[in-house]
Amino acid sequence: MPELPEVETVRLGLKPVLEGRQFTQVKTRRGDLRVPFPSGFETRLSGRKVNRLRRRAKYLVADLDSGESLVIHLGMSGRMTVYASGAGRKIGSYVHDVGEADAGHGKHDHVILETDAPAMIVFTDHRRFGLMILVETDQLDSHPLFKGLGPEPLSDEFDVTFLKKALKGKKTPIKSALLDQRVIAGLGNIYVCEALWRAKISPKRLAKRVTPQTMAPLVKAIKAVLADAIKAGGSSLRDHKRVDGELGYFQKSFAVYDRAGKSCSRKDCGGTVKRIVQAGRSTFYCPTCQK
DNA sequence: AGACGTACCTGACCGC
DNA sequence: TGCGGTCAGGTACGTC
Repeated sequence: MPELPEVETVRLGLKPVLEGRQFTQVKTRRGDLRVPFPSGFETRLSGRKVNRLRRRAKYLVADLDSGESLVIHLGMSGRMTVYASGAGRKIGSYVHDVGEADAGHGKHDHVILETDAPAMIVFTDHRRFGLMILVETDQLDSHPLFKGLGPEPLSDEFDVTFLKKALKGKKTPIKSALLDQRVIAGLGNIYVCEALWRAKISPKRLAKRVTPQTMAPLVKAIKAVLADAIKAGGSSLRDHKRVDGELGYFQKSFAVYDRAGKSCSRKDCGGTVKRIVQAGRSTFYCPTCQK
């Protein structure tokens, strides 16, 4: 599922039940995800208050009042669902496909986080490529997961000057370069394809051969596609849902992703979207207008 | 150093 | 109905 816009959608959904709230109970239902849970995971979280919930790249980071941060990655199939819980259990309407009594008991519900919002947050991840770890907050930047990350694409730091420098001399195709989290953090397969289409750049073009004239359109396209997708609540293909169970709808706005054989979305182009494989991953693009 | 293939895991879908 | 093959939004690691 989750690239930057999906993770940001989850962050915005979790914020009201996490920020300024306390974990009342934490339960893991297996010993590991992609990596083992840290020792004492449940007790180190229980009773702790969340000062802030932020996002870095595709990671959610909850800063705790203990000096540690809970770091969450959703992998390919991770999902967070918020259920009303606590006295009365009356909050709002349940839009989920599971009854209240069954919430958190699905085969792939791996972590249950209860807060005094009151709310129950269920982490579901059938492929288990996600992770949850605890890191000292003041050591986050030097942690191996974070150390090499490139800039946030929506920040001012990510601009034409930066991108020119980052792509200089790179012999890898621009598609692969933009997927590299060390170059720019948060893009994934969908939004790289969509941004390259918006900027009319072929995914096969070598990074160092992206022309100076197309740098500005590319930076603009990346920022715009991410902003548009966040506004739409992300893209729901298989696993991604908002924390209230509703679907994101940016997939309805895909210009090329998963559209092989269909006509190019660009007015007057007349081309046909093609699927190729690069570095083992599907790339969708229009050979007619992307050069 | 950097680029590539492969592994991790489960489920959905397609053709036979 | 079943079986094998392929594919999936990500990242880490070994190898050249």
